[in-house]
Amino acid sequence: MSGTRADAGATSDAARQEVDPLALESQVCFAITRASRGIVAAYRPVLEPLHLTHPQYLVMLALWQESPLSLKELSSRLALDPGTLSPLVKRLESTGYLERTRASEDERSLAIVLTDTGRALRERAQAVPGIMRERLGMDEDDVQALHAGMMKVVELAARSEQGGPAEI
Amino acid sequence: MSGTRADAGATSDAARQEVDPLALESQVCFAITRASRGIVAAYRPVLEPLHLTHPQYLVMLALWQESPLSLKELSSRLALDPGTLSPLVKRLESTGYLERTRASEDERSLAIVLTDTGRALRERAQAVPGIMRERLGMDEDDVQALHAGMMKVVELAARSEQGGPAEI
DNA sequence: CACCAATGTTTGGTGCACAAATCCATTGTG
DNA sequence: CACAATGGATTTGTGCACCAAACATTGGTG
Repeated sequence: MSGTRADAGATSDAARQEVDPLALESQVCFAITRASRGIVAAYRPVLEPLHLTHPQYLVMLALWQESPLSLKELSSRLALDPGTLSPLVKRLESTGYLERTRASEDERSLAIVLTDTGRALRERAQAVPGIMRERLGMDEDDVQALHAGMMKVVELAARSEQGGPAEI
Repeated sequence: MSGTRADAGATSDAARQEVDPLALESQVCFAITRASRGIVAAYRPVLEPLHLTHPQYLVMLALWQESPLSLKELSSRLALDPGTLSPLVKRLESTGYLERTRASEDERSLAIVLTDTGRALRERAQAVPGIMRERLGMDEDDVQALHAGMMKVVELAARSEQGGPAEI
């Protein structure tokens, strides 16, 4: 790492004149989607013994923090479409980690609650973050820095939501 | 039981003792998938006038760099499964940006070539990187730094591919 | 009380993404 | 030449992910 931007001064004119702005390798969007797919792929063998996919793991994390959750609340915490979560939660129900009941005070909304099995799974899941840090070869500080950077990107992307269809 | 690994060395002891390692908000994997989805979402309104989805845009970038490409080559450059690309490329053919012919010297492999329309699209696409930088409010250095960080994550994730199913 | 708007969930449609199985042209090897 | 083995592409199956439309329950309001 260690920024080599020593002689950053004035864009080092000649240096970057040949760069194609449409070059695939230089696209941040490509790098970030690859990184995301790579991380999810790295989780796969670790989550597999728990019978969880990565998005399912995130749902379980949310439920371990607070258990009766509505679909809407879950959707907002995970920043995922309700239409995405609905079948996903059903799959988690069919593997036995949660139950989908209706909230007594408002029959419109779901009350998604952990089963005993789902609650018990948390013990085994405790090991996941450590295993992943080790597998990826990151220390606590790397994790912190990466997390901060990603949250900044999330922020930027969210802020840019306003812009309607661009005219090109 | 002995889990809590005490106040290990330089972990700023008291400061982070209450942190739940399974807290959703602290998961890097969550941050990175959110960031990725956010970025792709930010591209959507910009690519829509070009009738391209984000993965399709990446395919076009690859083809603008080198035009007759086989599916295998494309798959390796984009780090995407051939099974993912096959239908995607067909969709790009049906929108008229490319043609899928067979390589004359080896009838097994595809020769994916740009059509005139596909080649012409590059002109309009020139504007995309600038528009996106502006929409996201990033300057050239931000982009460089983010790109470098993501490539490092790609690297780490790729390196960790070895590890078989973890036993938890 | 009946109707209407708001809220939460579900459904349908399109498009990734990966893994495994299949198909087919090519390239050995006997 | 015949016949395996290989290698590239496609298909199939499962599971996200988003959008828009349909649906149902609530909660007003005339």
